[in-house]
Amino acid sequence: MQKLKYSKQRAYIKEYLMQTEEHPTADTVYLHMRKQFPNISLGTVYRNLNLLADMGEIIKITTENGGVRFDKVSVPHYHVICTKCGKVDDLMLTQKDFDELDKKASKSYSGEINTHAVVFYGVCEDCLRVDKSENP
Amino acid sequence: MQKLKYSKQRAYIKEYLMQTEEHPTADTVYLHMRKQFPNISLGTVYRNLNLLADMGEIIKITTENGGVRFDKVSVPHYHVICTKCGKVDDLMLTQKDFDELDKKASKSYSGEINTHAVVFYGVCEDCLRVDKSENP
DNA sequence: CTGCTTGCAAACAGTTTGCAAGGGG
DNA sequence: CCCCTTGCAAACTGTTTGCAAGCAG
Repeated sequence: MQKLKYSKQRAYIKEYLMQTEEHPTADTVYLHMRKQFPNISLGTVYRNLNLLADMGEIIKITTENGGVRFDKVSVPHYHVICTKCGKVDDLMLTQKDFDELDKKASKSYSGEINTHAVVFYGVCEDCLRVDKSENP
Repeated sequence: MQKLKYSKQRAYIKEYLMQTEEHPTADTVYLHMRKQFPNISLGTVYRNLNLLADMGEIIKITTENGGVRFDKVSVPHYHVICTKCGKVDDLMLTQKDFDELDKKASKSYSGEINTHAVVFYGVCEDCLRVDKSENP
């Protein structure tokens, strides 16, 4: 592992991710960065997002429809992807539920289970509301 | 929804997926198809995999490292991705475990939960064996 | 100074799409 | 016959990479 040198860009990317409640795509991060660093390049954004993810300082979320999204590290939690609008919401379950799933899985698997990711699919509150007003 | 016309290619793609225990990528399917249809094009493979997935006759699995893989439809089950070799294994849990997770999630989410996908990360039996022989 | 980091542009991988020719209903 | 499906190649999207210049240590 190489040692990392400080960079304004990387610091700001991390700061943005830590502070936002969204789960932005690389492109969203890029757009946001340009407000502060008008000349920043997409390549730099990708490089830093990957560096931060490798260091475990942020999380990569791979969604079904292809896109990758990024999230701050925090309490273990799951994600709900809205099948209407694609938004990613957080969903908290207890640590117990979390561990239990790995334990159950280990019992029926011949290899070793280290962790897991759960993605729920559903319809977010906002889209539910729209649905209702369109088909009353 | 348009009506589908029979095609040898699509039938064979489905047959292959139904019968294999692997979770092939689009490219793997393509390579396999060429044995039977030497002139088949990648485009056709993609078109048919997507058609089959849209009709719900096969399943798309999105893995972390970017690739999409395909699986036959069968009893609800989960997947284990080996972090060493990238292989995707099946993992059976009970229907009860399956439903329970959605129910738990619904309780702490404001929208609607329809289904979920769980991906476990671990090390498959084969890689465990290699690990052991390299670091005894 | 040294070499990690940047902006830029070109390269890439995986997937989709427009088109004319082919074939099922 | 009609129009869905195919093979082919080009287009696209999201991501990575090579390079020379810039800047932190």
